[in-house]
Amino acid sequence: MVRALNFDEQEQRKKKVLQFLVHEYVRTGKPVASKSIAQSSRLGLSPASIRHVLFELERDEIVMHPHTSAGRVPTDKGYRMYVDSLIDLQRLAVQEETRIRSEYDRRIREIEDVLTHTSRILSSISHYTGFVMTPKFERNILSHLELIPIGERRVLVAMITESGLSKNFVINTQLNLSRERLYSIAKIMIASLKGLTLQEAQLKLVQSIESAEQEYREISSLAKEIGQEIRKFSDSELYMDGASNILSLPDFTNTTELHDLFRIMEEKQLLTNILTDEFSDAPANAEPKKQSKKKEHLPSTRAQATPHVHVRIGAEHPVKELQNLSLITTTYKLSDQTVGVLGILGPKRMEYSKMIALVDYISQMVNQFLEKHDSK
Amino acid sequence: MVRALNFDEQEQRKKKVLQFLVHEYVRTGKPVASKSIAQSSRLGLSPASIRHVLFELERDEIVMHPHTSAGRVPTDKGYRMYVDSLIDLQRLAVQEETRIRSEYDRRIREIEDVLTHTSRILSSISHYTGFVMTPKFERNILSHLELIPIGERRVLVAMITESGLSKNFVINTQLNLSRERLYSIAKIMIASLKGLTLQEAQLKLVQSIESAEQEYREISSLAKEIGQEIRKFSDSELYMDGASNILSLPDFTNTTELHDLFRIMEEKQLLTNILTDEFSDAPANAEPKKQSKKKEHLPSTRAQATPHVHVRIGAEHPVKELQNLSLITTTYKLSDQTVGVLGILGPKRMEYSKMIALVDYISQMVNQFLEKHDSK
DNA sequence: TTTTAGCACTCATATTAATTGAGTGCTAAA
DNA sequence: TTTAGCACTCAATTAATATGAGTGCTAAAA
Repeated sequence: MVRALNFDEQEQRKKKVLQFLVHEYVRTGKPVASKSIAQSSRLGLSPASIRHVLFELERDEIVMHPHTSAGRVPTDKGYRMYVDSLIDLQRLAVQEETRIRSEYDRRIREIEDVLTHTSRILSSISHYTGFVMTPKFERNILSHLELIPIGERRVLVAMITESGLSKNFVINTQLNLSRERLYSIAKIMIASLKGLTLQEAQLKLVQSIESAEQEYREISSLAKEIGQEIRKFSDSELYMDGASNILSLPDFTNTTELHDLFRIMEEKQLLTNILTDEFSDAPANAEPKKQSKKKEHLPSTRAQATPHVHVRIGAEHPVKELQNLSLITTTYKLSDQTVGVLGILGPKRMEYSKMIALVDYISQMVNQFLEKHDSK
Repeated sequence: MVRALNFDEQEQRKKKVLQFLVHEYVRTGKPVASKSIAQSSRLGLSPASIRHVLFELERDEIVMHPHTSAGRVPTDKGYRMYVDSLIDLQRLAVQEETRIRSEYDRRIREIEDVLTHTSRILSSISHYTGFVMTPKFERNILSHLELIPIGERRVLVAMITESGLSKNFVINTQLNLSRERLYSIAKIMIASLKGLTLQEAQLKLVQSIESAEQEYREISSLAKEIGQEIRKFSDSELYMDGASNILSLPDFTNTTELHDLFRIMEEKQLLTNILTDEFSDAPANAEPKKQSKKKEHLPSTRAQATPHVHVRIGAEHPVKELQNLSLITTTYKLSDQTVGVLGILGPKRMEYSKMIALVDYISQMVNQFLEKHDSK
């Protein structure tokens, strides 16, 4: 006769089974049988007992059956449970950390390179798709504005933000303005625009047209042109690398799935939108209220120990094309302000522990790098 | 008794058979049988006779057998023969021409947009991958140089080329230079650099360091920085669109092939090199000697009626990953100088006639567009 | 009450065999 | 030179069979 199990012990057992099952499935890619759990885990139970536990997990939709005579596979909900409370967070292998660190210390010199390199490193270590998104430029704060005549009726506009990014474009003007005149116009403009985000600046430029006084005709014409151009640059930039890694995954045999996937990678706009959502969910400066309001129907996306890393599993994100994938993201900062999102996109069946560690570590590196090169 | 065929008549018959075979194969994607050629072509011959002709074509490696009991399929050599002398060049459908033209007339406003839009149009009409490559920036001729102080020891360098492209970057300086000082330095620099290609300019900047006289210390330090930066921008830029179209092609079932292919698209550098080769083969200003020297082992790459469009079929290009694809390219010009390459990348089994027409037409559009917006 | 051994049942997967038919190559007659 | 006729080949399809991994259930053991 065996003493009765209390509720907690039952739950504990379920969790251990799930944990082992996820590990095993991630390792092998094949549905996991009761027998293999009984043998390899240290529960000291027979396959039949394990089957009983599995039955309950299946009833709760935490694992599933591909077909009658197959083992079990975790569902999205199962992965979620694993990530939320069963994962044993690990650090990256020392050699990997060293490798990454040396990339940032030695290879990357310029602030312009950090984005492309980061997505490359992410993809090369994860073997999935790595990406880095810069914030919408329009959220940046303007700090310099220069107008330089180049040739007939053409003016080069150079804008520099506080974070050190620069954007430039050429506009056509109606009048032929001298270098000196342009300089003083720029001075007037920057006086009223400095410290504004680009978005605000754009608004102001457009408004200034309407309230333009006679003497500022010239300025207003220029302002209009510049205001229009800013829109063009308002898109976020998305760097991606390793998209082809997805192709070699055994998880994707279905061709139409693949096609969907690549369409996404080409339509960067779509992924940008998705990431922008992650961005706005960033804990940094968001009031908790708004956040909980928006997300209340979604399960928690926080792993215990690394609160900054978001994990979205399969159908948890609403975009159809991503429902067989998992998205691991985090934000990065510049002088305490969140300025972008980075992460990886891979199959649901991935080593979450390692990938979370990777994304976390890389974001630290990026933060440090930006800190060091901050020009302010 | 039937009269003997002379040599010419035999050749003529071979060609007709090949032509029909290519059409049919491109249309259906299945190996073409002697019977279907006999029935549908207007040669009035029996399958047996056709088989005789096919036997000879096979001996010459113009067609091949996937296996004993299958019909024939053109080889690379067969496609080459078709493209060189059997193709009946057609124009695009009127509605397609109209659509394209209206894109260039209405949708594309800025010279910066023309490249992305062009690759998009190419891919959307061909259903393959469209691309546009800008020339190496370093070949461009410098026309303006501006140095603008932004913050402490940071200088924005703006370079404008004769073709109207602008490149900008920020450099760090040792000294704090005033706006006026920078302006006069820029004046000195541009005086000696104007009219040079960027490559030459870079060289000159580096040299000037060595010969630097005492009074020009400041300049030489700046020149060094600028010279180094120019290297970074010397890469050609490559715009690509529709890579995912390739996935939906029935021609690619093999996964490893696909993987290779996408690696190429990611490693833009590789494709850039390939296209740079096409670029340097451009007939525009190349002395015939050099060209024939380089290409003498390769078959002619000219279709009769559109001498500017290059066609590379399968193994004709040396890059392994492209050996199951065909590359159709042409160059585009600005004020009579070839400045870039554009085209499509698709399966060997494609409608060459239409694709050649497409690439040709698009390049005309681009030429016209650039002409119209030329600022010189 | 919990665990487990035992066994029947299911169903994906692999293997083998048999069939089909499209298309060829060859030959001999027209 | 052309073609009808025919044997032959071989990919592709279909069917039949076997295998076995893994489950669900039950009844006995702990």
